Amino acid sequence: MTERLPLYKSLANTLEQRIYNGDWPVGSALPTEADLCKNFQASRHTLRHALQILEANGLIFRRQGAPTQIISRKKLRRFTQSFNSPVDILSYPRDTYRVNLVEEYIELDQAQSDAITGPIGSSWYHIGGIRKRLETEEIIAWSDIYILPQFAALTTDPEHPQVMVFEQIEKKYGARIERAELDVYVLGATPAIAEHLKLKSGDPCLVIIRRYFDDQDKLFEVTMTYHPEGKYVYSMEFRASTEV
Amino acid sequence: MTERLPLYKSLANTLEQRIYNGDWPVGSALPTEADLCKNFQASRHTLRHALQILEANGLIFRRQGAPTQIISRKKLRRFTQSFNSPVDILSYPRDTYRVNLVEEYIELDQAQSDAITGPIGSSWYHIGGIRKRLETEEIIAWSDIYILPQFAALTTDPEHPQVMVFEQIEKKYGARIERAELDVYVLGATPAIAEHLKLKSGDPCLVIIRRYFDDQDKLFEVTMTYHPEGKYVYSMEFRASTEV
DNA sequence: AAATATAACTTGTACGGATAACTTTGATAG
DNA sequence: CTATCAAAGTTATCCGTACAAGTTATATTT
Repeated sequence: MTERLPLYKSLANTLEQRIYNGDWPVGSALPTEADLCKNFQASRHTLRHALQILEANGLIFRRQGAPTQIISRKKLRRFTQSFNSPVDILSYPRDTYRVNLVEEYIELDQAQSDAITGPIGSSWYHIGGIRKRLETEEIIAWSDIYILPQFAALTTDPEHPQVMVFEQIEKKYGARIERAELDVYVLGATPAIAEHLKLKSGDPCLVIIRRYFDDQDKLFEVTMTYHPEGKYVYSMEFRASTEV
Repeated sequence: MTERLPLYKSLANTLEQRIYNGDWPVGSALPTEADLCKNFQASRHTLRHALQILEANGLIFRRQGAPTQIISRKKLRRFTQSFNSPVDILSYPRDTYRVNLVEEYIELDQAQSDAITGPIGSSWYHIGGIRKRLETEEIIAWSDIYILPQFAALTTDPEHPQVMVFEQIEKKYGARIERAELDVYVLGATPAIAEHLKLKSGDPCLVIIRRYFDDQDKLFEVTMTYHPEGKYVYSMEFRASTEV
């Protein structure tokens, strides 16, 4: 019944416990690898395997040449969504498609600036349209897509309406999503949007704003979508990540 | 300019490229570690370090005793939310507190069963109440919390209203969240909820359902919250996870 | 006193070897 | 044919060593 743990795991548990107890307080340095090896009668290799686990759990910070620092007393819990592509997390079901109704260059006004979190007056390319379900042709959302003007050319791509815009940007321009923000709230439909969604002005919509940042932390795409009440459930699943 | 890569990283890149090219098709087995060592003139240790990276990227699956399997041609992108506690991801801002107005044992009816995804007639302990902002006393939500009956005793904890229920369960009963589901949609307020939130019946609310599962994948808590329009924005941030 | 060079120290990379644990295959017995 | 056992093959763990690369403290120079 008592599962025998490999030495490196047992070592990781011991060190984790010692850190939790405060034997080595947060902010201080862990003893050197050589010292730990001597104290725990383990090879440097095994010890480093254990340290690797502590690092993955966010307890320590390691840097070549410098002593290992204690950065947390408690193991962090990491909840992940893992997929082959960010599409599944950050966008729409695959069984939908987009019909573009507006394409234009704009400069942000006050309201757009607030939502996009870009400076007032900055230039963006705006694509507005509706999103339909493939089989039923049911209208499920109005989308406003804002991209940097230099990416505007991608709308000439024949596959454009079937593919997520950020996928096209990743493919054609090499920019990759490093970070994404997601805001969800309820808002009444504007008259223009209400008309496209066949609602009355002011009818409640589920609004989802997605902001995509590249590896320079530069905002390069923002999408706002308006879903009529009852047409859409935004679902996610989180999992506690497994140890290394 | 050309940064010199350590051998294990360079090896990982090479193997990744070979897999992407289809040299070893998905579903087939990678050559043995011994063969790869010979072919790439690397020590077994270095090779395993490279394989570890491929495994973390979701390209291969390794199992003691069995050959390494190719499971994907493309590196998976993993977006994570990392915090010290699941609170920050899965719950409310810290500057709010809960006022319990209803506490009762219930058996699920049809509607509750749909939302909770538990069988009709199963027993749960139900806590209903409102959530207020600390300084302003503003009512920001109505919450229904459903927990397994064996956890009902935790409501006698004096700190109960200030602490998230699943935190109490984790602390007192040792159950840990292994998985969580999140659904977000718009729904009109029921008469009862409308009264508590000082709304008219049918006024739109942002509804957030959270379902918490333990390591046995057993559902042990469900919360449903109703936020009046404009009172609440549900925000998240995702980050592409760093390589091992 | 400040800047620079040196040395000591610490972690990162890489090699080699040995044994254990697990899986798969093939031989054997029923 | 099926079940059991043995052997071969493969990955996992663990040890040891050496050097490289980065950081920090010390000594030296200006």
